[in-house]
Amino acid sequence: MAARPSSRGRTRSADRRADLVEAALASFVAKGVNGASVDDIVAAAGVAKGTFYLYFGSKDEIVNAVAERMVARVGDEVEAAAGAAGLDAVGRLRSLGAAIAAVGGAPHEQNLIDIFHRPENLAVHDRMADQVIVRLAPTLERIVAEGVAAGAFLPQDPPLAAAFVLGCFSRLHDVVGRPQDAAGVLEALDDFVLRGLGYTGEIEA
Amino acid sequence: MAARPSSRGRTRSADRRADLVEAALASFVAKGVNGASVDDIVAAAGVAKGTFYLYFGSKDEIVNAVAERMVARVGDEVEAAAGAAGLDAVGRLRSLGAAIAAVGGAPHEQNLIDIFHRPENLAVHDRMADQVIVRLAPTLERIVAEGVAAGAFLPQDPPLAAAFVLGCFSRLHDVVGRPQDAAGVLEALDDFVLRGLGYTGEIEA
Amino acid sequence: MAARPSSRGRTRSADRRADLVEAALASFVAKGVNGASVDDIVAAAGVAKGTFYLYFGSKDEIVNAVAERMVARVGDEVEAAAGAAGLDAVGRLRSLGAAIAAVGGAPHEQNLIDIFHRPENLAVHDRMADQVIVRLAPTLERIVAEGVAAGAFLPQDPPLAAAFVLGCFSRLHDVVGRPQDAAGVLEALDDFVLRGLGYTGEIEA
Amino acid sequence: MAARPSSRGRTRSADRRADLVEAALASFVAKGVNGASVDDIVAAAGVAKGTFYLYFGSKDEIVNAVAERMVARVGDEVEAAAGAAGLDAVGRLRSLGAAIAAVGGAPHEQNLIDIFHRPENLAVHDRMADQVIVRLAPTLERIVAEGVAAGAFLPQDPPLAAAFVLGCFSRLHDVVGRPQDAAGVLEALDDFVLRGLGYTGEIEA
DNA sequence: AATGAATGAGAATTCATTCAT
DNA sequence: TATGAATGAATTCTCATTCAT
Repeated sequence: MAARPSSRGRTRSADRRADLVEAALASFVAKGVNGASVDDIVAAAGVAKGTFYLYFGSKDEIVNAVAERMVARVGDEVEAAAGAAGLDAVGRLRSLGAAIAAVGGAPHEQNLIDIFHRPENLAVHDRMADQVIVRLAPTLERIVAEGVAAGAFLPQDPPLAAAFVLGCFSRLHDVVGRPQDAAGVLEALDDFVLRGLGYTGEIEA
Repeated sequence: MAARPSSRGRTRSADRRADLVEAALASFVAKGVNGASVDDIVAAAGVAKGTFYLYFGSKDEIVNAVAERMVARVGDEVEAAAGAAGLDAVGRLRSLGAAIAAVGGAPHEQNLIDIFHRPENLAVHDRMADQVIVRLAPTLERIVAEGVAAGAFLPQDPPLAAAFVLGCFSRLHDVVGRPQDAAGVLEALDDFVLRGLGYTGEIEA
Repeated sequence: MAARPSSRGRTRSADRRADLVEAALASFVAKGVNGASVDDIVAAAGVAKGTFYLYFGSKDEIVNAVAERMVARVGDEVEAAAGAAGLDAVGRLRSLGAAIAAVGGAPHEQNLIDIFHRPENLAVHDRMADQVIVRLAPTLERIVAEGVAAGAFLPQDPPLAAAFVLGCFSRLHDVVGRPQDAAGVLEALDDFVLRGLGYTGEIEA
Repeated sequence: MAARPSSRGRTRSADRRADLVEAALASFVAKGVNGASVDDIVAAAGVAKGTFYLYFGSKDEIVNAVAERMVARVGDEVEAAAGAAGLDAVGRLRSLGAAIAAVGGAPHEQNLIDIFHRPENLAVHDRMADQVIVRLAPTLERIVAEGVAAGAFLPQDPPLAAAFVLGCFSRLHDVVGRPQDAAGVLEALDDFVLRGLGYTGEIEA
């Protein structure tokens, strides 16, 4: 009964699925991934429990869907930053770092950070964090390779260098928030990373 | 009271507790932290369920105990490596990095790595990873400060530098296992980290 | 039983709830309130354990539901007796007393008495007894006030008088069952209560 | 270890038992009869769990012991009041009623009233209430018989009359506390009871 | 497609009781 | 006598999943 109205008079399948993912995200933020039951999710989505299993084979499946959606969003943002026209390798790297540092700053990303930092929810956190790394690794490798080719960085194994750089970046959210603030942290990281890659130019922007 | 074991009250309190932690670790490795029930743990420990609650107030409590034990063990090993006599800051850093890279290599540490990498178990993973970071941070800060004082590293904010270095090191376990092997990875990391710190000496050991 | 049974969703919600209350009553009679587990109740009701928690939030909730149902039933019966048309205050009082004395006499009330007198179950007993008192007090107060107004009883504080009368009545079930039987007991109680209220008419009916 | 000191250097068996009953009473008051575990009791008594089972075969046994002790105390007090020299039947009845009304007033009886009125604890409440009734019934029967013999009361069945009188008295604790206060309630009860017994003298004391 | 009542295995936790010392 | 660590059956409650409608 009561076909939920939508902009086109009928809710299409894809929308339903998206509604559920949205509801799941909200529930996870509110109660943690383990703490949120399928009941919570369907209540938040305003559909019946059976409907959930029409779109997802199990709770685990929607957990992955939520993680994927978040990873995709973050990945897109960061890659867009790193791909901005007119930047050389060093610029790309800085831009990418800044974008990672900014993750969670936008209001629509606050959820993501909430989830990232609730100890309860760390199961997803890591699934996501790893996926973000995997997603960004090729981009970083390309930047490193580009910088090496241009003579800006010392020769090195790009996949390894990318891993180390991402490792540095991944600490960002744990140190941002210290008194001296994000800008200083980012600058220090730039120094560290660029020097680490053997950057031979002037480091102070 | 002590000594003389018998079928009842045979083991001293501390041993019982340790037995349970051991059994919990084994159960977590086997089934994941959520997947392992208190029943599993007591079965593995060979005690009755009530006994469990004699030593731990809840399942959560033993999860923390397991994490703490692992953190303490890893922390001790790594700090011992970093504290070896006769080393300068660079040597300490290399030694510490090697120790982190070696974590999980010893047979008695295999469990730890198993737990670290089951996605199921990541809730504990992060509790532990964070604790290890927290535990090692002061050591690293000291090394960095020492290197700066000795003129080996460029001047920098030691806490931040420590965070970045640990970030790099924390990626180690995800790249070790690639064809070229641990030694090469470690060397590349050394280069990256030392350069990142502004090490001005010869980098190739 | 009701319309078109089937293996699932067969019974309407209200029936299910009532079934569970019924089953709980039977279980309480059989094993006492503490002694009867939720498992016993659902077994008696022929539903799954989860179903129980669909209708009641906790075991305590169904204990209250059982007590309420019994109180409501007894209260209705007794009040109906006291409200019979064409009775004056004295007649109402006698009728009410007789109805209280008769509680538990009907086969469907045997359970109630069983529960009332198992020492095990006394926690509920009192919850119920108190509720019955509370439920009947206004009726009794009205009867007393009516009798006072009609000059049949001496002037008095109706709530207090009602409490004393109910106190007398509440002893009924402990003395009924003695050799001389209910009729004699009831008559003696009538004498006592009516005299206590200052009844000035002929006491022997 | 640590033999608890006592006034005679050694705790005698009877004292130990009494200590446990005392501790049980305190625990019951604090947590209710079901809520208080044997662990609570032995902790309060300062003995080991095994010791408990040296003196009591089961938890139920100590529950009864507590009830008995309380009943004995209350019974003694009330009977002493009713047995005061130089009183006639009416005086004895009034004295007994006053004594019942006073139960719980003395500080050392507060516990008793606490227990009486926690719904949790009603299992014992009723065991005790019944025992008090049983204990006091013969005394009351004697008073009634004495009054009948002296011509103060109408002829009646003393056991029944005793039951009704006790029923009235048993309501006392539920109405005391109303604005008009204990004295008024007690007087109204006197009126009611004495009239109920057919007392022909002047009622206002 | 959608519903939601029903399921039932399984979880964590409690606690009266025992018994080797 | 006294101890208290150990026991383990029993209890309440949860929740992912199913399926008749």
